[in-house]
Amino acid sequence: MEYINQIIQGDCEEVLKQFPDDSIDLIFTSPPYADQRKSTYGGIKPDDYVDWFLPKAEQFLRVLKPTGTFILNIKERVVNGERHTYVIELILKMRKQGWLWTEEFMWHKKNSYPGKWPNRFRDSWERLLQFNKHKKFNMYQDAVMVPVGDWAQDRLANLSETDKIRDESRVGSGFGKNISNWLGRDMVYPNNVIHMATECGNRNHSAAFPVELPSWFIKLFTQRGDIVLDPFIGSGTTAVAAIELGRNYVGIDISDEYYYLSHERTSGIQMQLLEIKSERGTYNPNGTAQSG
Amino acid sequence: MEYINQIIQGDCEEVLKQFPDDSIDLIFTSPPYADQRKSTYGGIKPDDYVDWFLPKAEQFLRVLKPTGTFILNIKERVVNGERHTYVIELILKMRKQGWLWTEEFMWHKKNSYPGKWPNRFRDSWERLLQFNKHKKFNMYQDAVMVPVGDWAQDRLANLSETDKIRDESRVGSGFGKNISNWLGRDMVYPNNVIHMATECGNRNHSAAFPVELPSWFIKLFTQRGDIVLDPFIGSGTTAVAAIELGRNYVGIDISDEYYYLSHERTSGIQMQLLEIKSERGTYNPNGTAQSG
DNA sequence: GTTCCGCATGAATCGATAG
DNA sequence: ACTATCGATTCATGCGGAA
Repeated sequence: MEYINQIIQGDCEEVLKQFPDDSIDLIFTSPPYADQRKSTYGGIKPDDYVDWFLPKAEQFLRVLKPTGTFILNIKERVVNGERHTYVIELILKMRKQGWLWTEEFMWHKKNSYPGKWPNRFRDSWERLLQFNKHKKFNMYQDAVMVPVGDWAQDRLANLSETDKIRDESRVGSGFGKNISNWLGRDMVYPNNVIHMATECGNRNHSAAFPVELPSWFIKLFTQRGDIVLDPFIGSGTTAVAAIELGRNYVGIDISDEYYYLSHERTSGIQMQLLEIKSERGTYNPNGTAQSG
Repeated sequence: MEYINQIIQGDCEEVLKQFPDDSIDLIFTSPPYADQRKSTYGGIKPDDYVDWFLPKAEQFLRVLKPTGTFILNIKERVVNGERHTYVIELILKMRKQGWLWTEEFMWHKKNSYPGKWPNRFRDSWERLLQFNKHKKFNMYQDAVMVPVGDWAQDRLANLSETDKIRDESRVGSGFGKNISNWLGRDMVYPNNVIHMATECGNRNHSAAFPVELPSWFIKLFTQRGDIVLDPFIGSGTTAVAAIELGRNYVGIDISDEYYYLSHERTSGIQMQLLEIKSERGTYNPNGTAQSG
């Protein structure tokens, strides 16, 4: 399994054909959205989107473990004043491929793109479609419990990237800084609505989604040592989340620009973790209640 | 037009056949959800749901004005561990009927029904599908503006406790009380995510939506004097919202129990408004910037 | 060392203009 | 007529510099 913890450059459909069946625990990805403009990266026309995606989904289905989960972050574009139907058509076609459409999580993007139009408001949510191979799949609900009330989510949002990594390694709860504040509070299970802001301030890399988004699903659907695949890795955010949580990752991207960027980011993160390790003796990133 | 401001008992498909073309400004409804158990009110089996709904949708399309809007509150059930596909199939079929699928709003239900399952979290959101007859339709965006985020939050922090309690709509949708009276300026347009709690305290009827939900769409898509139709009026919430905002309503329900309940509610509301009118001289329920 | 304010920056969409 | 490009519109966020 020499592809483990690598960023691979290429078309995920072709690259994955080299992978064995039933070998991935979680696929988390945010493929390029349909776009009218041909020239841009990933510019697939809305009408062609389903046919473009389906053969890739077939490979995802093959390499996923029977207990694994596929989370697809996607949103339909407006075409001629209407929401295009490629996403819901994709759901129907993927079910015919053999996927189970288990759930649809909602990502509420508080800082959505601004703008004003005579006939619509700003689009502030995206779909996180959950697909599975079988009705029984691995789910570690305790790993994503939250305190009663939502005061803590605001806290977390204000931390820097390095702070989060350090504290992740220190307390091993997956919740980040100031874990003492969380102790003694009543914890409850979350629901299927996820509130997170998009990442907009980062100079070096512009990620479409915040690292907390893959983190949440990685904690929910995998344990330490499991393998997380992102076939459209982009700037590497999914891999960063996996590394921080002590999971193995596989990232694929067709763009060499994104390949180098994600490669650089994952290397950087791994360096930071090594430094923490040498500082503190043992490094024990965790995210679940299980002991490694 | 003797059906104006009436609750009508009957199957909306049949009742609406008596209505003229192009006569309704807004259709807002939350039809009975698909249900496995036939015995319950509105228990349509998920597999039969699309065929059950489509002929009704055809009547909706006929009676709606060309500038009008149809808002459909719906959510798919879980069947055999999967989200059923009747909602997305309905969207595709309604487009073939001639509807435009303009937008999908998200209703985030803050206090969703409690419960715990091994393979899913609580369902805390519902779809509000917007359909139109034409690309150009009436939309009064100014009627639903909300206080700007940072500005309002800083001010809110300095308010007294009682003032804070009065503010029900801080999170972003502008539903609660007269926020505009004391925040005044710095209003922004909302987005397509609606935060609202479900109605919990109602004893007579089952889990319904809060009156703020139809209110928001009535303000957004109609002016005073326009006609709002709810073909599955249930306990009458849509009619109550229309009356409060000075719009005309038409309510239809097949259940005589709901017929009497909604009839009673609308009569009560109208009595209250008459009393207010006589007390204050003129009654001017607001919601839009337009003068009636 | 905090807090505060200013500023650039987005998974966007519409309508007009140009080929 | 049909498609490609461009400007205008708009607001939550996180960063950096200043008080």
